[in-house]
Amino acid sequence: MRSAEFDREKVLSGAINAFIAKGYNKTSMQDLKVATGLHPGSIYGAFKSKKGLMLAAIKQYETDKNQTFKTFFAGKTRLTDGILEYLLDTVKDIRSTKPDVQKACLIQKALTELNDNEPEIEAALRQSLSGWQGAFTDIFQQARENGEIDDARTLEQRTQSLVIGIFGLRTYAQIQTDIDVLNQQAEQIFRDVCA
Amino acid sequence: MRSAEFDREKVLSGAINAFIAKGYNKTSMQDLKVATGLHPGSIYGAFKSKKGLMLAAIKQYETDKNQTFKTFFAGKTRLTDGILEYLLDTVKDIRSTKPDVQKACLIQKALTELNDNEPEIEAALRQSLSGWQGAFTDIFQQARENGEIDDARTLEQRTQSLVIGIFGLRTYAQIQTDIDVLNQQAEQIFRDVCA
DNA sequence: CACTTTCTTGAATGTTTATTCAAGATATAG
DNA sequence: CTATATCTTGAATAAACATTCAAGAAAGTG
Repeated sequence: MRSAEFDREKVLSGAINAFIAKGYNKTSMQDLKVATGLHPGSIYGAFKSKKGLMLAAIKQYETDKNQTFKTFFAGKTRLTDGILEYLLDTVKDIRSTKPDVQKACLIQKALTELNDNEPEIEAALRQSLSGWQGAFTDIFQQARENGEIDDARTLEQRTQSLVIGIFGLRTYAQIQTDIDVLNQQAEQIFRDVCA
Repeated sequence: MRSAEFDREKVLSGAINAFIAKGYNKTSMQDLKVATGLHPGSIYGAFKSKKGLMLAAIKQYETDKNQTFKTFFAGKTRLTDGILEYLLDTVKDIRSTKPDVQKACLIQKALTELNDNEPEIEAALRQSLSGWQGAFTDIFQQARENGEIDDARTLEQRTQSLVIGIFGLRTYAQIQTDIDVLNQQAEQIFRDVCA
């Protein structure tokens, strides 16, 4: 018996970056070899296939994002402050330091790219997004209890509006290079969602 | 001398559908042969390359969309009514008759899919979106003159919010199958944009 | 120190890809 | 009707692709 040599987290982190940069279909095994440091045989041994690696990458991405999600709301008296921070951080994430290198969201990118015929990946994305939405709904629930928002719209409606806003913001960022505009629009989404 | 036999509009219409269904990268020449009815040689003769066909498809798509855009606002006394109609029609377009076949927007799909290294396509998408935004700004301008909206936000800000909303709505529709939810959110976007 | 099990390596495999091209077909011009 | 220019056809091509596999390496077990 022998255990794997590679660091699973680092491998998946590399795979995530590759899949985000080129998209699932355009990311070749050659790209993944470079991004993960693993030879084809090892990738197939550990993840079964390219699709298997993608599924593992999605799961890892979900775990990572859930982790950072908590930091935006931990110990906050006003939950809505966390939502604004979350939106502004999304903009910062999209346009991090380097102006030409823009980061996308693995889930959103895969969701837009995927046609049918990839039901397993679609299911993984669905589940990931479902968890994300549930987390937002919990936040809105607490905000409601705090009296930060009213009952004019349901918690689910607010969550949907927020998710739609974030999706739209990320897509819009692909053509809008002015970070001030993006921040302004992030704030507008915040106002609309929490009004 | 001899002129081309094929109907350019029909060929491009088929190409557009193929590119929307599978995305630019995943659409093979085989797919395009079926979708356009043209043999590889003819495609290369007429459009130079797969990329050339994509560029022609984008241009055609832009023209088509500009045409239908006008119909939403032609002869309207309240321009904002047209905006709501436009949003609701977007939802109808996404979830047309067949429940599993969902139509996306060629521009948005390509925009999300493309990495760098396709500057010509990116430029075409930019231009197309720029025209779309300009058209919306013109509508908001008229709506402002009609007193339908106030000066709390600039015309450009409202346009950006609307485009972000539509992008978000289309992305969200990939997981949200409930058309009532989508219509509800479309109306919410309308309220937020025109408030 | 073997023995066995599992991992790693990287070349081999067969498929699919975008693109080219030569041969045949057809429209227009003279 | 002839000539020619251009289009259509579909097989040929070379590159890229995901996947497999046999051989070598190394860890755990007794």
